[in-house]
Amino acid sequence: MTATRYHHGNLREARAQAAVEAAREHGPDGLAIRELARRVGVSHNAAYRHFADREALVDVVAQVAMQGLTDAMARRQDDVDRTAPDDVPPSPQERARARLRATGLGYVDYALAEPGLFRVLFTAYPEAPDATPDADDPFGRLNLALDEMVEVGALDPARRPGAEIACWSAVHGFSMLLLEGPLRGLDPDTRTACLDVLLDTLDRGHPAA
Amino acid sequence: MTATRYHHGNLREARAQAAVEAAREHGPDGLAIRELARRVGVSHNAAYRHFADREALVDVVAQVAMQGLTDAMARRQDDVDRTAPDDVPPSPQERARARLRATGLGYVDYALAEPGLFRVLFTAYPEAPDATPDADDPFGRLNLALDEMVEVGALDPARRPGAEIACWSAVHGFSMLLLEGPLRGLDPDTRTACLDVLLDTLDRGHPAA
DNA sequence: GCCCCATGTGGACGCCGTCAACATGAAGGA
DNA sequence: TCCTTCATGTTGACGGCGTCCACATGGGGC
Repeated sequence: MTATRYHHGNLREARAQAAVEAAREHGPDGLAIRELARRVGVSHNAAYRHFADREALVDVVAQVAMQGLTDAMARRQDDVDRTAPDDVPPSPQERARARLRATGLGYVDYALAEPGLFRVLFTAYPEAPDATPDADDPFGRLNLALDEMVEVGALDPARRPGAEIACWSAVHGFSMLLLEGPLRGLDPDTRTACLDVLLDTLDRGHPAA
Repeated sequence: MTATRYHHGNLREARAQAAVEAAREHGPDGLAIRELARRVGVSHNAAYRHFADREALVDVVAQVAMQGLTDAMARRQDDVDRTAPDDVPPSPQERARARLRATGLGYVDYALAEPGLFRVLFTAYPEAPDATPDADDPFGRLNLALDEMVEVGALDPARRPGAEIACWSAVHGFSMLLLEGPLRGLDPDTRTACLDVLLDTLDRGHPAA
């Protein structure tokens, strides 16, 4: 896999990289085969040696985005333990709640930091989220966080099924409304305030007066 | 505004109707100016007498979808009072909670019943949801429902700000994950079960064991 | 040193949105 | 009644897109 092999260098790599860059800038619309060919300095159609069709190209970018999303969530989750004071360790329940909240924060973090990649991801998200929680998958991380909630007694096991979809829906909806929905243009301060309310609501529901 | 006036009948109307039909079947991708021209039996470019560009056409369909969404929410809300037993009227708190839940149910109802129109709506949703709650607007109906929650003491007024965005995010995210996200293919039973969990979570939060 | 086949090229087709120039005919005033 | 005007519809063109095809090229294995 040395560089500049073949006729034109290892094009697949260059092409994928250019695709990620374009998607980062212009979202799904930036993923045009011909435009990318131009950007890499190769003729259109060359892409078809490496990608079956446009969809395959999108899938490659989506995989990158998926990893980025996972990382963003992991970063926030790790923050929970890192920023906890050593002398007064939080209770397991507090920690579990904090980690669940961090999961959501990381999700929205990524959506806002990489709107283009985030939007590409959700035009090509693989259908069946694997049932086995996997820390290297956004949905898996969420499931692990919820399992922890149950383990430490912060969540009634009877209400565990479906909780992952509820949480995912909430942060995903918030992200979509912000990115390409009616909440675009919401200023950053209001944004974080609303996210706080959202995560609180998931945690405590609508508290009566 | 008689029918078949002008050269070709009142084309604007026919065109808009065809657009709605196409969007209903194929979502935003169905809204192609040329394709619609063919469908109406008129030459391409005729559209430009009535719509500035493709975006204007999308806006027309989005308005129809907006009305449909409002109606779906209203229907579910009206069901609350209609199905309540006359002899044992629910408490005001119960009624408010039920109406808020109905608001969410109606939202998802419409997303599932008219996926094409729903998706078009959210490629052209007007930016600033008006601050004044209006019963003829989806966001307004949600706000009214939440205001009722506060009035009857079912929601702490201090937690009212942002609640509308939390609720909207949740049902919107759920709809998007179902329509074009990783939850497409979820069978109807699991679907309604998950929606129940989602709405319960908004109401009561994550209850401890 | 030669041949094969992976890789890249150029052209074509049918879509799309959009602009400009032209055609048509209904409406309304002379 | 006729003639003009202007809204409405048509034809053609341009550039961009994804995709299929036939063809060119040259590096690596024999």
